[in-house]
Amino acid sequence: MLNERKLRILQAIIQDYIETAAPVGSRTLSKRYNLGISPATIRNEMADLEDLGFIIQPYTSAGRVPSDKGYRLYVDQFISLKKTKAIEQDCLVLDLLREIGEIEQMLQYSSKILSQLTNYTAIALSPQIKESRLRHIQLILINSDHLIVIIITDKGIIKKSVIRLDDKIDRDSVQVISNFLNDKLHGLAVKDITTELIKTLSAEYAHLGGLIEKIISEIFQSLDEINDIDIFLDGVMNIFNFPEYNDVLRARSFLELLEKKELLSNLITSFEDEGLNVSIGSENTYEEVKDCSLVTATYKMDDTILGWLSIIGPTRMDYSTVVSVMTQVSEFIMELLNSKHK
Amino acid sequence: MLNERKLRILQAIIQDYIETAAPVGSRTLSKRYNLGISPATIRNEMADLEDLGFIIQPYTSAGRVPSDKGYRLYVDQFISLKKTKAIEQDCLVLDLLREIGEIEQMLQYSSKILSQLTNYTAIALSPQIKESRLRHIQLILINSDHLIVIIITDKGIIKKSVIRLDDKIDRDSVQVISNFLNDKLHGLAVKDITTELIKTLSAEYAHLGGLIEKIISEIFQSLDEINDIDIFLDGVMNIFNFPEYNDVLRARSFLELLEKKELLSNLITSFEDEGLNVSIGSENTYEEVKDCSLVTATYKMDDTILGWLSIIGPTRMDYSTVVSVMTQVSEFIMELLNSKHK
DNA sequence: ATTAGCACTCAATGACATAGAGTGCTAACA
DNA sequence: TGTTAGCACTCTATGTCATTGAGTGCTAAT
Repeated sequence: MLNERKLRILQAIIQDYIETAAPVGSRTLSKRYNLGISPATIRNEMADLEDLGFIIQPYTSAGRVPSDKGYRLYVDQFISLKKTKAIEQDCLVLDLLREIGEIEQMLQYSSKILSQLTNYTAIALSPQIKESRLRHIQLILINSDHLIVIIITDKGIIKKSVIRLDDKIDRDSVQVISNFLNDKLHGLAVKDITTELIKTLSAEYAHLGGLIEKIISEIFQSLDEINDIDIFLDGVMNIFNFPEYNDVLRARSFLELLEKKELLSNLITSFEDEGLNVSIGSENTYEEVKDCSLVTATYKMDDTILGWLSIIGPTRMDYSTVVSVMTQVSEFIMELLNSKHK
Repeated sequence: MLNERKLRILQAIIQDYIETAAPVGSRTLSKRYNLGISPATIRNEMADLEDLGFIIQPYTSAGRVPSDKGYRLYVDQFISLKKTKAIEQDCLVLDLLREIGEIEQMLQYSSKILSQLTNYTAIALSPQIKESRLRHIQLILINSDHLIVIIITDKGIIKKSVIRLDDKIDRDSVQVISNFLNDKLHGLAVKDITTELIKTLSAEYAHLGGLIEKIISEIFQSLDEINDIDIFLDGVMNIFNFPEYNDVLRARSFLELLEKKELLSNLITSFEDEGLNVSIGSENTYEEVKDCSLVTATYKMDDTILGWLSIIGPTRMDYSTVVSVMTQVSEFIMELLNSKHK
């Protein structure tokens, strides 16, 4: 497709542009990288690279800037899976993760690590609670008409919610309901706990009386209201370090994007590949992210995807570092998760 | 201090500036507000107002801009406690609050309402957990070496945390510990549950064996690690609607301020006044907020302050609306809190 | 005490020239 | 035939300068 030399030049352009954020000219290129050819020759090759769509000239007589297609080639050719630059001293940082019991905290901390190591914005998605199976449901009576419901799933997610009851209830009834629910719902996927199920069940527990039936229905309702996926962000303000976001409008739209939890979650969960996924600018489906790149990894347990880790930043991203950091962090997380639950 | 006319002019300047964000000139003033005097007279008065430090001329031959001192006078003179502009149709919005059981959700939703009604950024601080008293502590065994600890305080705060145990434990021991803890700690302020207390207690429960002692110590430790105050933000990106934040640097430093949870919490908890507090620009102690204003209200139960609600924005803030909305929302919240816990 | 009139100030705006980085093309060269 | 030096050309960025206009302060008249 491209001869060795063109590839080398493209690589140099991209590396330089990633570093400097300024259009790269032929003279700069020949001075900084010993390509062994003159600026004039480089110019000819650059003209070809532009024809092929790998680089773009912002205006006549300016240097060249990589296109999304260019980045794509660069990532495919030069990044691959070679784990360069192991994060050594930072393993100390990772070790702190070991101490964390809750998966939510772990994800929050992971995204902190990711953003600190890469200087971009990190996103972590929790496992989908509705896809997980109920391991335990606990009811705690706070006072005669308030109940805390705690749900623990097989994937280690813990959710609590408070229910205000229309009717008073005593401790014994709570115990009855608690036993009943654990008995009937244990092992069920949360998404399968529907109003239809309630009806089926209600036949069986009719003997427990109408009050209890009512309370169970309230519990179901609160189940339905919890977030399916929690999103953890860190390093949001990192974008201000990049000149592409010196424009208030761009900064604003980036930051507003990060507030659209649903969009983010749809975007990121669409990367279901094995291992790592790099998605560059216009390759993204959503308009809001067409000038951003994402490097996304899944974390799994027993070969099923639990959740996602992602780095988002400008298309002028240091893909090499990000891919390397992401690979290592996500592998570490997975190791941790799987060792915990054995 | 100031004659009626000067006051009236100052008011007009501030109102105009709040609306337009542009320095206000004498001609504009005489045209837009029927002050009954000519621009020349206004100019003389404005010169006086400037000498007194209530308004500032950004440069010779520009219009006038209110100073922090000017805003202060304006707020003291014209805002007071007259509840203008009741949020009527929005009471529907408030009604949604009634449905929320958990205080955390309630605060999150309150800050959403506040930011939507005012178009500024809203902050809500949860009650300080360490100042509250333990009402109930619940232990849930997930598996043989993971324990969930749930704490419920008298102020309705619920916190959970997961503890990984170094040693295995069975259900019966958990029950023993649970009973023991509830027995000994019920009614104690969380801040008083210290390592010293552990030692005192350990003498009493020595008969329960070393394992249990160890576990209790782990529980204490996890108590110590929870956040004392949770901070809920909403409407963060609202600042982009104000021309003062069209400058990337200012926008950045504002947004970064909002990430400094500790600073925010110290700043806001310092307003312990009865009712509402308006803090304007340079009146704030922290450097980071010297070009912002805050309108802060406390919410209480039985005459003790539980937490805070606050609106933060540029000193050119629509104090009138903000104070009005804040008064109403905070009163609503308090009503709600106190009715729930009766 | 108020106001009309006027000279003055200064930011904002736009027109214009200049500098400089970089290109594409041509012709010479190995 | 591929490579390169040389050169004219392009276009942004930067700086200068004049113009405009909103607004002021001062003075003198009312």
